[in-house]
Amino acid sequence: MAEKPKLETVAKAAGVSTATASQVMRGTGRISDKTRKKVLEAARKLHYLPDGRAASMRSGENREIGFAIHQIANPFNAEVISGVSDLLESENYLVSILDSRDDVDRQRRNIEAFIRSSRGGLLWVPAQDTPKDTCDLLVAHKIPTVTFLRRLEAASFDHVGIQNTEAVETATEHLVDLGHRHIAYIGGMANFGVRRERIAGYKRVLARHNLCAPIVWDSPDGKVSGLQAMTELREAHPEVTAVVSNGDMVALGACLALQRLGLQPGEDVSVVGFDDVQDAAFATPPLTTMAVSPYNLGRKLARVMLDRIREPDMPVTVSLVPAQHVIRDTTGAPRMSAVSD
Amino acid sequence: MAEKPKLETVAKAAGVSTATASQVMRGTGRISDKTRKKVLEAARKLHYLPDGRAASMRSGENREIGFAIHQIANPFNAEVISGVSDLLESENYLVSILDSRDDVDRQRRNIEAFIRSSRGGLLWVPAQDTPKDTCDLLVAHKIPTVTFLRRLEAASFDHVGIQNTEAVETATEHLVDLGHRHIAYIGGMANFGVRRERIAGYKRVLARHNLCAPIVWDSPDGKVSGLQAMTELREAHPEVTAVVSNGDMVALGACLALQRLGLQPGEDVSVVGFDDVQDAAFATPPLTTMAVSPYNLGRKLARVMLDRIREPDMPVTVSLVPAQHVIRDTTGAPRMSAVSD
DNA sequence: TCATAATGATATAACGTTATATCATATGTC
DNA sequence: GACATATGATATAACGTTATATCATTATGA
Repeated sequence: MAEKPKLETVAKAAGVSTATASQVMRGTGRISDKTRKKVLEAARKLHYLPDGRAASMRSGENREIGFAIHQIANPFNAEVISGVSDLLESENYLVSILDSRDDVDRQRRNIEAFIRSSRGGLLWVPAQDTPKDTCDLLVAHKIPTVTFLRRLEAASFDHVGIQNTEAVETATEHLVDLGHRHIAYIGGMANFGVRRERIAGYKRVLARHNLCAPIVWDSPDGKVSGLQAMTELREAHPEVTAVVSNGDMVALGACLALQRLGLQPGEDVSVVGFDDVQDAAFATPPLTTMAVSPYNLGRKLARVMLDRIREPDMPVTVSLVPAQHVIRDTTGAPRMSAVSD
Repeated sequence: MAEKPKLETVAKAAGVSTATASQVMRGTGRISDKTRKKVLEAARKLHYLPDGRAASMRSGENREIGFAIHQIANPFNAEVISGVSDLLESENYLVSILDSRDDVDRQRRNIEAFIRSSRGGLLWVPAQDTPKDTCDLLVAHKIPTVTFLRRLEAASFDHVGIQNTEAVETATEHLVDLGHRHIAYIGGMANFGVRRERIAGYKRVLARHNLCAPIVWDSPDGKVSGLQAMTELREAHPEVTAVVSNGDMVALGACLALQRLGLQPGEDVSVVGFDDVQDAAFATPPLTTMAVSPYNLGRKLARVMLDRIREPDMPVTVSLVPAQHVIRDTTGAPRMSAVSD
């Protein structure tokens, strides 16, 4: 087995200088067809691939983008990643994913290692309670950074997100239109970013219609947590006839809980989700939800990163895309007995 | 905003040479406490992080591991990634994930870019129909490589996988014990690797008991596909009373299909899955399945990589871990009317 | 024909680290 | 006090590329 080939190996095999070989590999400079062929042939034979570390160090370019995310086992995020990769790969970037699992220490380690490796840019869903010094690190090292979904106040990075407040307003308003008067909000933990925005939309509608005091029920993400949360909520607030959920998985869990209690989602209690994950349409009954296209969101995110790389001094941009109301079977008018307030 | 700090910047600020600064940063050599403190203080103030490209190029070390995987939006794989990361991070490695989406071209691009960036090693679930030259590339560049789940015949890499044949034998044998005589296999596409091994186990049991000819029903992964596959299978082979599934998601979809047809999983038709994803235990009815602990599998995988890095000339290892039979409610004795063959 | 320009190839110096060898100075021994 | 040894710091040459400047040729124009 031969030694790992370097440019010099290729150059020698082709009988040219490394400078020439380099130019051929990158398609720059003035090179005759004859030598070009010789070099390419030698490179092919030797399985030569340039060493990105050396190239990047010398040229100052780096076509690798990192995507630091809080959760990868999540169909929504996976679709986002597909959108990001498709666009960036078409521009010859490599996307690699860093999984922080919403842990600020792991995130810190990941980001430090990321900076050390001097990649081209960072797409970032910040972990909950991300401290300011993690941001400072990125700023100090001038890493092109675009935050996604969760906006940070500590630093001014480009941002791509969802119109959360408006979306939940739409969802809640729809429940009010159907005649619901006791509407609760379930799912999510703590008053962090995305959830705060969504709850703001929920509260705004309640206030606008002079409805009951807001009922907000915490719960981690996931179907099982949703099941538990709904069961508890039902116990504590039997008067509630409609539930706005922080995410589809929790909403699906909530539907499951209702069914176990002998209630029919969409008839006895209405449930509306957020995201429109694949399961939402295939659940029984199919889930009403606020849909955003994660794939397109991913492409948008990638586009912003490319713009930032091309124009480092461009003013910071914030793009918030709207969600669409998808009405399926888990929302309906409340039963008569419950309408009276 | 200061320029991006390099070792020289730190050294100057601390009033020492770059050689000294370098030694302090890495904790090597003989350095007095006084200068050590000076240097560390300067580094802290400047937000200094060493440039991994330069360090790695000079030292020949690289503490970044890539994990090229075919599917990230998959709770099983996500758990594997957690196991891998936890172990490798405890040894100061950074894990980054490359998503091939089971596309050999994307995989090829990813791996080429990976090699160019000269990272430390590659954990790899090869895409279906991975061509030999992709393997050759890794071999030619001497990248420490460990394949996972899907074993390649084209090259001899270290491998960590599951005892697929044995596991499906156990599952099928259990159905036979319950009295089933017409057992089908559903899920998975094409006769590739993992699935071939599993089907081998299924067929072996049928042959051992002189049962009906094997019925193998293709279907992509996912709940929706499973629903469709089961519906079709039921149409084509109404005599089937038990189904061995290539994965839990397909199995869950199959249960859904049965329920839509007015049949009770575990009573009218038995279903057994594979993986034991989180949903399996919480489905109605809870799914019988073959469980492997993805987290531990991930740790095992990481362990093999560390061994390979430490001992590059170690003979190739293949580790196959057993799956555990988790009997829940989707398997049971067939109804009397169906027992007669 | 001579000057000028275009063409094709190359020598060389960076990029930011780390490994090695080297060099002062301080400490210890007899 | 002379010599050996330990301690602390440094100069320097790599690592594998690419950007820049340079240098022969060959082609072009008047």
